[in-house]
Parts: sequence; C-alpha cells; structure tokens
Amino acid sequence: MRAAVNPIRLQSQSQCAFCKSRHNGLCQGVDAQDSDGLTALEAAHSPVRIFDAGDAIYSQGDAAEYVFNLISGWVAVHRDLADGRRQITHFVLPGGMFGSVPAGRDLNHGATAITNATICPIGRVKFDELRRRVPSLNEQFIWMLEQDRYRAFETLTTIGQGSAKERIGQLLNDLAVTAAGETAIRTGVAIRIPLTQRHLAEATGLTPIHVNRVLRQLREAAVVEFHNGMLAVIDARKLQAIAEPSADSNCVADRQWDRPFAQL
Amino acid sequence: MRAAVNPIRLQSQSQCAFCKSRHNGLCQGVDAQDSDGLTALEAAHSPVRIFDAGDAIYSQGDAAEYVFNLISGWVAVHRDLADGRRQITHFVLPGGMFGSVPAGRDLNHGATAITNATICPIGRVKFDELRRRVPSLNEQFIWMLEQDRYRAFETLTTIGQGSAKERIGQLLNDLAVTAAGETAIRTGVAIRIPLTQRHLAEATGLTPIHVNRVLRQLREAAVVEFHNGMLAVIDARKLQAIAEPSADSNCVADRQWDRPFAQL
DNA sequence: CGAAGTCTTGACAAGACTCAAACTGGGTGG
DNA sequence: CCACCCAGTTTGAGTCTTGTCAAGACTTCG
Repeated sequence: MRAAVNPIRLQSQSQCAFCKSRHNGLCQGVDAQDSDGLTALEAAHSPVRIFDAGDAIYSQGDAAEYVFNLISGWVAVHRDLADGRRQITHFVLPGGMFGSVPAGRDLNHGATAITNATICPIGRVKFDELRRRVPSLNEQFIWMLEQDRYRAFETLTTIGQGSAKERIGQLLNDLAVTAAGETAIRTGVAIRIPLTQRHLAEATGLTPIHVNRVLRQLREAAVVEFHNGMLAVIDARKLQAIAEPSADSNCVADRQWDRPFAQL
Repeated sequence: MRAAVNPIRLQSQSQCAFCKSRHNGLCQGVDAQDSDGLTALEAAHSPVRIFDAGDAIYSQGDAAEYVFNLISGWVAVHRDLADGRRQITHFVLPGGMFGSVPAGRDLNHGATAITNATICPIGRVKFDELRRRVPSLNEQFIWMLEQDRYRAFETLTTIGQGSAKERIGQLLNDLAVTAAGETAIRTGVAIRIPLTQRHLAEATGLTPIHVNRVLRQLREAAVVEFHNGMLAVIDARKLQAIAEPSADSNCVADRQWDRPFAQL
C-alpha cells in the first residue's frame, strides 16, 4: 500500500496562498469575519505540494488520509480496472476539491496531475475537526459534495445514453465553460484544454481512435476544432445543441413506468 | 413547473416511524442521547407521504424544496432527455436519502416510486437548520453524500468501460447485496428485485432487448436467473467475477499518462 | 374477452472497436 | 545540425457488439 501522498516537492512557504486570498475553493468557505476560523484553517492544512504533470497524487486503494484542494493546474480523477481499462470520472480545475470518501473506506479511485499542479492537502481528521468548528467551511464542503453529485448525474446520463458525438460534445462544452469560467461558450473563442485525445477517450468511455474520428466530424461540421490542447469554438450554437439534448426542465415529465411490482 | 411533492396520500400519524426507532436512514444520525436533537428532528419533518408504484415523487426541473428519506419501498432516481431517453442514475432502498442538490439549483433529475413507497420529506430549509444544530445529523448527511459519490464513481466506471454483460452483472450484484443487506452474495439464494428488464436497461444504458439477450446468456451460463422480479443466484462466484473486474486495490497503479501539456 | 405492457426471439443495420500502418511534432543524443 | 525515438494523431479495412425493426407469446387487469 503506497502512501496516500507523493510529496514531490514542497513549496518554500508552508501556507496555501488560496487560503489567504480566499479566491477560490474550500477555503473560500471560511467567513472573512471569522478570524478565529481563518487562523485555525491556516494551522490545519499541510504544506502546499507541487506535482509534475503525470504524477500520481494518490492511487486507487490508498487510505483516505487527506482532502485535497487544487490551487493550480488540472487533475484527473479516475478509476482503474485490473485489466487496464480506465475511466476518468471527472476533471478537477483550480478551486476544486477531491479525495474525500465516506468515513472508514479506502479510496476507490486515483487522482493524477494532468498538468503541473499545486495542491493544498488537509489531513482528513484535522479537516473534519475544523469543519465542525467552522460552520461556513462545513457548508462549503457540503455544497461541493452536492455539486459533485449533481455533475455525476449529468455525466452518467451522457455516458449511458449519449452517442459518441454527444459524449464528446458534452465533455468539451463542459470543460470549456468551466475553464473559461463563464456560463455559456461564445463562438470564435479559443480555450486551453490541456488534454490528449486519450484523456477524452478515457473520460467518455470511447477508444482514442474513435474519439479522433468524432473530432474530425466535429471539425468538418464546423462545430469545434481541438488541436494540441486548444479548443477552438467555431459555432457555439451547434456545440450547445450537441451537448444538451436534455431540456433540463420537466418537458418529459409525463413518461411513466408501469407498476408490475407494486408490493415489495 | 409542478410542485416538488405529489402528496398522494398522507399517513394518519404525522410522525416518521423511522425517526422514532432510528433503525435506518438520515434520522439514524441523531444521537440517542441528544433528546433535544430528537425532538427538533421530530418537529422538523413533514407528515410521512405514501406513493403508489409508478408515481413521480418529484420531476426534473422542480425546485428543490425537500430532502427525502425513504422508509419503505424502492425508488428510482433518473435523468430524462428531451427525446425520451432516460438514465436511471441509481436506485434508492429503504434508509436511503435523495432529493438534495447544491443550494440554489433546481433538481436536475426526477425520482419515481418503483414499488409502493413510504417517504419522509423534510423541508430543505428546515433540514439545513436542523443539521447545523445537531452535529451528528450533519455528519450522517455528509456520510451519505460521500457514499453517493463513492457509488457514482463505480457506476460511472461500469457504464463507461463495461460490456453489456458486465454492466448487468454489476448492477444485479449490487442490488442483490444491498437488498439482502449483506456484504457478499451467496450461491443458491433468491432475492427480490422489483424491477423490469426496462428498468435494468435504463440503469445500464442498454436497450431492453439487449438486456433480455444478456439475461438469457447469464441464465444459460448458469450465473443467475432473473424472472418476474426475483433474482436467483445460481453461482455467486461467477457473478462476482463478472461484476468486479476491478481489483479495487492499486494493482494497476503503474499506468501513467505522458505529459504533453505540463504547463497550463 | 380484449387491452396493455412485458418478455422473447429473429433478421438486419449501424455504431463503435480492433488491428495495422503511416504521419506529425517535440525531445534527445551523437 | 541531423538522426532517431517516442507519443500522439490520423486514416483505412474489417469485425463485433449493440441497436433497430418486427412480430409473436405471456401475464395482468379491467
């Protein structure tokens, strides 16, 4: 069993810049007025760690000793099967949190730095104590967990029901929106998405080869172009149409099942 | 926009039996010693609601006004697309909680009673207040959210990477384990799983026809038989093998990506 | 009894995967 | 400066899993 954290390099200063400026992430959950809470937060987290692109932050099966707050860079959270198949469940962008699992369980997934990444780990036990002491942090944590679940439902729907084109369109659209920090994507913009086609494949449950073919289709249909980690949005409307076959309202609420098994 | 709760029938007593006996679910999170907390919990939740099999508990797009605690019966949580496709993200069994989303968002999924179901709703606002007052309840809530995420990762991996046989095997195995309340399933037992092949299809992202084919394969291979809402486990070992191609340890931790995009 | 829905099966089509090979571009080392 | 290597990307041909269409048998319910 490998240690849960690979401390590749420690940053010279031991404080998490984000907790001080509170621009993003978990630490944002602490009220600015709560100087006591802020001090406690500072005291709680471990020195910031820097990972190189490709480094494992933790591996599937490790004990869950830390909660991680991503300060800069991109991280992939993924689950591996014994025969080599890998599913990327989601990508974490700066401000995101990862690494928490239900108390008493080991990690059922791994996390890998996609780019160089700066990460602020907080010991799980310390974090739980802190969370109980600082209500605003507790709320932020819950919000993030709910957010993850919310997203997971959407991803699950796309992977389960979508065609290859829909899966890739959805993923690219989501990533672009998140990376750009906007609510919708505009025609003509180019956005850095530091992934290979293989990453896209492992996140969508397709083969890299098929991802390539679909990307070509999208290019030939003048929807998006994805080359060398850059996504160029040729036609935002088309992308939107591909990415969101769900009207997200209760437009189809009338669908019902029958009830052969009323009594359990 | 439909109301978030279809109050089909109200049970005569307005108290949730589960909160009193605390055998299961969210209410289990309240310390038995914390009589203040117990009283507050009792006061907080709405009258128990009874749904008939097939009833919508809430619909996609509704406002998230309640958190639901399932007392008896089975519930499907699902996400619908405009063209009629539907993905069941997971099934909720007695003791499970559902209906919470990040603050400020509408529900991105619906919930439907599969069997007749008894459900204890608690207003979201009330619940949040209560949670802040009763730390043990707060912890139970967080544990449940983390549990959901934990499961979602596994489901996502199965749907994304698994063959039809693996998806169905995994689902049946999970349901059997959960329904039987055991950690592993034994050869020879029969377990009630009140689902149609269509439910299985919508949960695995396959067509009902193909589900049928795979079920026949599993029957002919003497793994399981699934008829009329009953799952007969013919060979637990075979089922296990199909359901868990992941060794869940870091057996494959060496797989690495290259790093074409170190700098973000 | 008919109606509706589920389950089952067959024949066929299509989307996605496999295998194989060539091209690209960025590093590395001579 | 060039040759080489490596990983990523691109493309083609063929295969196979899964989806689509169609139709019949069975169950439940009114």
